[in-house]
Amino acid sequence: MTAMPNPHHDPDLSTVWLRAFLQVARHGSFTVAARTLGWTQSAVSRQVAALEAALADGPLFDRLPRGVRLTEAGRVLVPYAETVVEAVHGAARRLQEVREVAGGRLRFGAFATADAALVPHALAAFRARHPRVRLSREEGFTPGLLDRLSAGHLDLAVVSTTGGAPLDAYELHHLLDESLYVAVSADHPLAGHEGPVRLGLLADADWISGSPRPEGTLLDTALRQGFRPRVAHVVGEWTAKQGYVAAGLGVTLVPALAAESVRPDVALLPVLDEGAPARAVYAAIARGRSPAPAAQAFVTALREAVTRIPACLNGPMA
Amino acid sequence: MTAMPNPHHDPDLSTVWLRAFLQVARHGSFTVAARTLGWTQSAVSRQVAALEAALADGPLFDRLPRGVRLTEAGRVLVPYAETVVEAVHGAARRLQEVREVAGGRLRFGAFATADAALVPHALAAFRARHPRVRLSREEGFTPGLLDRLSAGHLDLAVVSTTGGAPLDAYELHHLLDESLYVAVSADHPLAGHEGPVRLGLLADADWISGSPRPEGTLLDTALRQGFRPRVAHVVGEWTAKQGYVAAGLGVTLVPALAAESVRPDVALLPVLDEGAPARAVYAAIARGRSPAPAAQAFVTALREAVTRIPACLNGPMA
DNA sequence: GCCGCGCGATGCCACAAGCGAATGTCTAGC
DNA sequence: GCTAGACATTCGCTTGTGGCATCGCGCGGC
Repeated sequence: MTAMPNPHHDPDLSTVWLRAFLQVARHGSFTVAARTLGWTQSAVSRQVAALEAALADGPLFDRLPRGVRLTEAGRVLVPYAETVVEAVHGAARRLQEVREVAGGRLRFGAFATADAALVPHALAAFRARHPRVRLSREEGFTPGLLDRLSAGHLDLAVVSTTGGAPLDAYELHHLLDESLYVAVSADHPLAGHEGPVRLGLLADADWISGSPRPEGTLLDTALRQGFRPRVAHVVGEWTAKQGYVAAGLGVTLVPALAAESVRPDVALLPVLDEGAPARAVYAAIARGRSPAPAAQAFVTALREAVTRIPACLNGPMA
Repeated sequence: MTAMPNPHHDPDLSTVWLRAFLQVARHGSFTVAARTLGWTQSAVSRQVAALEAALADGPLFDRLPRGVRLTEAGRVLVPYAETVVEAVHGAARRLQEVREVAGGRLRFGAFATADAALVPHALAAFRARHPRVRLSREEGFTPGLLDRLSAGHLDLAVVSTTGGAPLDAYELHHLLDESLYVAVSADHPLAGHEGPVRLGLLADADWISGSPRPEGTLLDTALRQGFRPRVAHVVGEWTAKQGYVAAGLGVTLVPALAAESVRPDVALLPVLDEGAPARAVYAAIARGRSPAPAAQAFVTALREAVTRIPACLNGPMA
């Protein structure tokens, strides 16, 4: 058994060598190849020599008096070299596309009421601007969305401060501060009320909420205004909630983003915010992780969408 | 219009960078990847950094507290990097095969009588020994074969000295010196002659030849022996020639390589060679051109085949 | 038949890239 | 707060790489 000269390790070589090799193969001349590549003839000579030493262990060209011609080994190598050069070129092109948001993918999530008005506008603008980005969408509540963001299953999430989850682990882009409305049935005593109402006026009302406890929901606002609302009905779905309100079974809070889609037999009264605005809406990106370029573009689209939605406070908060 | 940072030139990069990148992507760790590659961690760090600078213009990995994770750009790059690495590996393997005559191709040609006995033996041995070489065969006359050799359409040709073509432009491997027979009909007066005959005895016979003029054919021998044979019939095909001879229409010269396949009603008389042997048979390879490795192996097979053919002079000529 | 010309190889030099080893920085976990 | 793990960075040195000039070698013109 003789010692193997090339112990099954892939040789390492520069793509420059392969490009030089292909040009020489095409033109049949080191000198011409050098001109097309913008190098000197000696450089090409050495590059081919390097390739012959590293990969072929023998000549790839026959050096003839006028120019060169491929050997058998060279002829075998050509398609492989082309594969490599084309793969590198293709990779560069695809990465360029990703940088220019003309490719790649964006996985984002949003909470339900953001999906009602904000996300569709942003989505339409984004698709128009970056048609080649593959989009995938999820719906969920803020805590769950943030978890999926941390786990790397999402690139971006539209979340709100409601829920009190710690947001400092994320890169937040403030979108808007959402004002609140209180929804009452059209024949409720306050239905014709002019101007913002204090929630305290409804301290004795029956409340309809998505959760039996007000903490961590929109009803946090009521707690901050000094009373503990009595939750008479637990209803999750917004359409169902409207039904309860219209039937006079109680009142409920409506975020501004959902205000556009209210049925006519329900009246919306703006809530007087005495402290901080009810809740802020953010686009969140996992901090420290380099953002998908499409995520930055999507934040821009969300920002623009905000300006097209009435009934929102575009807060000055940083 | 901003200046383009990457003006459509393919970046040049080392395959080492891509291998490092793939190992890091697989293991999610620079350190582990470095161990599997047999380098230090700093080397891998810089290789990935080089790739990021050359190709991606941005990070390919998110550097997390524990290990790393692919970015969007990195995820896009993986299949391209795999393509490149596999192409390089495949090229190395195929070139190795060519070196070991376990692949590639061999295009050879031979003159017709060599195809009768010599080539089939060599071919069988070669195929058994190098089954993965793709073979292509041509038949022709020596001058035509040499032309195709020069033009690069053949890798090897089995040729003879007959025809007087200049052979010094080729790398010649002497195979054998062929003795000649004269074929006469079984009832010819010389049919029972003992020992070699002088061609002069047949100076007045009708000759059968492949060409109306004796120059450049086997009948050159007659010219050297001092008479000009009268060509009565021009017959190219060897089987047809035998028919003419058997019918008593004339005599003809038979090279030793064709002696085995003579019909019983034709008698073969060895020709007394007074000068140089009748003709030499060579394996010819274009000089200066690096031979297909398979060509060298085929020469060996031809040499071995010679030893299995009787009725030939294995000449001592260099 | 001699000389010039074209083409590839090579020696030389300067410069940049890449390596290993050691050190720095950041984070998680105890 | 301290340690351990993981990646980045720095330093000195080696190696590789390109440009320039030159050499060797066929071929073709005169």
